[in-house]
Amino acid sequence: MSATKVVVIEDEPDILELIEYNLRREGFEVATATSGRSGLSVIGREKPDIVLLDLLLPGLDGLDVCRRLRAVDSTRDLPVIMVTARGEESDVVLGLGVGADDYIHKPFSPRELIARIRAVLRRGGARERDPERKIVRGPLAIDPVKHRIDVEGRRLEFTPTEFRLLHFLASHPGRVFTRGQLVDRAIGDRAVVIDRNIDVHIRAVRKKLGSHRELVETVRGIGYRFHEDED
Amino acid sequence: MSATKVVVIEDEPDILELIEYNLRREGFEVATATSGRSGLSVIGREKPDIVLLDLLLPGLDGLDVCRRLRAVDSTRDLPVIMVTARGEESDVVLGLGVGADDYIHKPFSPRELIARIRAVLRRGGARERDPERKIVRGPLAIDPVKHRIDVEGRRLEFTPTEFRLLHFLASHPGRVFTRGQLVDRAIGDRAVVIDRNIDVHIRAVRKKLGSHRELVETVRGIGYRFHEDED
DNA sequence: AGAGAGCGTGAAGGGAACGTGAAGAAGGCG
DNA sequence: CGCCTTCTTCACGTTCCCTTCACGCTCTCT
Repeated sequence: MSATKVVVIEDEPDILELIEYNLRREGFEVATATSGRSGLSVIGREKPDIVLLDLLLPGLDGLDVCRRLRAVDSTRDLPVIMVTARGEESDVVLGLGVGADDYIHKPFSPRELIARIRAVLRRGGARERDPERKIVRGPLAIDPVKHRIDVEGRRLEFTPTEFRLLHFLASHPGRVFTRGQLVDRAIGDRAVVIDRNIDVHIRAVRKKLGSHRELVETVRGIGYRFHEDED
Repeated sequence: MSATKVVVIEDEPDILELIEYNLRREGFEVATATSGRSGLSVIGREKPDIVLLDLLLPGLDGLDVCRRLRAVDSTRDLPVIMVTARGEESDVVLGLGVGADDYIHKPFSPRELIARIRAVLRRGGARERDPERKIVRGPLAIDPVKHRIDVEGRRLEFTPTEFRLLHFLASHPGRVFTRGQLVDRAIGDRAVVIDRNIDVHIRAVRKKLGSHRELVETVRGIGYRFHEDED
């Protein structure tokens, strides 16, 4: 199997060089771009396994690039990690909203960056597309067909919304979702709903999970995430 | 043993040709249709082993076709793989589908498609149900041939619709079905029927089951389910 | 340390989903 | 044609769930 190929789109030369150096040292193939528009063409040419995308770019910014990637079949499932300046949490929310898979704040350590990349790639490989498939995560077993959730073999009762919420989160362990995304997935396109409504449902789910409530993690300022096993 | 026969219903000629080419290369026999209505007649004529069904079709869409297949004895157990565009995913998750055996999202790789087909056929072989076979679930004994249902050895009288409903539910213990699915399976594709009609039939069945009425469980927000023994 | 934002928690109102009774519609059979 | 069984629809009552809000705590930034 050939090396994993990464495209890095970043307009500050120093940071770009730093990232490139560290990725190569870890055995990744790297191609780079310094603007959104050139980034898209590099992606088209190189067909990378994953993209590192700075949010602040001249011309097309990171959000635009991400949107365009998601709009085209050939890059729809291409994993994207966006790089943001610290404190720009609202940007993170926007980025997740347009389909980014993960985010990392500047300044970051090379080790952290590598870990994120590997985590996202691992998830992507195990990406599950069959909505009727059973999901097993640690002590949790979800059977969508039977509409049943077991924790350590014991059956638990969930309301419809709680069920959809937990099922969706558990389908994408380690991935952060904003409240808005969770509303779309678990509640649907009904009347406009206050985002914080999700908090209440999360609470109900955690309560029923009892000692395993930590499976559902809070990401302060962003949203919620299902626990991902480290290995 | 002759080759496995696949009917592909897909309205985009390019995609249809792509699928057909790949299936033939893998040794499948292929018949095609480009609309829901013609698809049904092709299925009737070809008697395939499995159907690939696009969700978006002119006239009768994929859901309609699937419903009709499920409403007729001769195609009730015919495996169906639904092909959906991305973004329709949530519909599938929320709606539990209409009885498709698997889903595949566009764009998909030929290899993935072949794998899905083989997986469904393998499952289907193991899941094959003889519609004339007696079913015994706890105190309940159903004989489809004699059209008889006994509870604890005592014979009960059911109307035709009640019989089909209970027989179908008991054939898939633990599995949840929406009202729409139950209408398709127990009532057929007659005139459009209000979904909540099912509630009334469920009530009649429960009444006749007497103390065993709990065999038919309500899954709030979804539909109904036949009780499954814990293990 | 203080201020402000983000989140957890408890409780209450409104509303959706289901059960139930009954009556009209459809079809079969004499 | 008329009776009977069965299917379907509707209205109403009840239960449970969803949603909202207020308050207090925790965390973060200055």
